[in-house]
Amino acid sequence: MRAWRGFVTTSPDLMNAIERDLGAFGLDAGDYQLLAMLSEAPDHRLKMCDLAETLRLSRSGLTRRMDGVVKAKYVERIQDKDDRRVSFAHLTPKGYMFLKKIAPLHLRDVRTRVIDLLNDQEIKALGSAFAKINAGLRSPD
Amino acid sequence: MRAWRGFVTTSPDLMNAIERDLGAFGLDAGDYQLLAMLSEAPDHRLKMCDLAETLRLSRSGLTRRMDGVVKAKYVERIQDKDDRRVSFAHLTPKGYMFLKKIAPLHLRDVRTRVIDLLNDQEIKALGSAFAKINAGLRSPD
DNA sequence: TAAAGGTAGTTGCGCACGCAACTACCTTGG
DNA sequence: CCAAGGTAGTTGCGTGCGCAACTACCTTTA
Repeated sequence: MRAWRGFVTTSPDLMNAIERDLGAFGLDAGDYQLLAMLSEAPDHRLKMCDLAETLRLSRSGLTRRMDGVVKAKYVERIQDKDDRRVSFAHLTPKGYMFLKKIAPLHLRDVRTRVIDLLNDQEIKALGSAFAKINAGLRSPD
Repeated sequence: MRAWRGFVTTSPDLMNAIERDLGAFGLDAGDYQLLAMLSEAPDHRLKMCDLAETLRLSRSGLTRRMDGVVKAKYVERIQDKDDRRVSFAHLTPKGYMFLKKIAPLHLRDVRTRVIDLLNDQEIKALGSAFAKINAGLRSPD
């Protein structure tokens, strides 16, 4: 119960702090996650649909979020030739360069705010705990 | 790093699931937290100001959230006699009865989605991890 | 005690999001 | 082959939130 309380109260604070850290580089957590997901995808591109799911966004939410990073020239929309319903989000070279620059700074912030404060046992427990919770969310529902 | 990934991806899903669970009882997570904080406060009342802080809301956010639970007659606004700037949020008997009814159901959901999936060691680690992270967020900033 | 500054709560505004409806486009079954 | 139904992305609308400005009210200081 103490663990749950800690989670409920601390995780918004933590997310806000991380968001503030990212704000210093001119973007928010949602945009960072978007760029990060694309940078890890083959060819630096993903179907809008799949991207929305990995980002925990609705399709409409992703459409709007894309508007921002597209206008910033970090990402471009590409139509699929075979299935003309689908679009891809494609990380531009500019977007990739930008992410390469800020990712280490972001990871440093994550480390100082989280990882460095915990011992190995706590980190391992966190990893396995979230894996189990995630599995629980997907199986029975 | 796996722990961080798990946290970032799983905690929104978990919160959404808990929120859906609460939705079955006709309220959202924010309202539940508000009622829960009041129910634990002496006299079932808290200064708006303090309540906003514990709920991780801005003052304006709390004002608007209060509108909802006040209209539902779960909470009432009370003016302080000594300092006429301050208002208290006060849990009504109706609000208290309502919370008493749904709290066990909510806690059951939390248990099945989180606690029951983890072993003692993981739960303890979660508790201490969030305590440390929380301390880190408050001390240096 | 009057002026300056701080604090509590509310309101105007803008933003990000989800839902539902819409369009455009496959896909499947008769 | 064509109609019925499903899927991808966008748009209209409503909601919840934070920030900044505002009002009302202490509090401090000279």
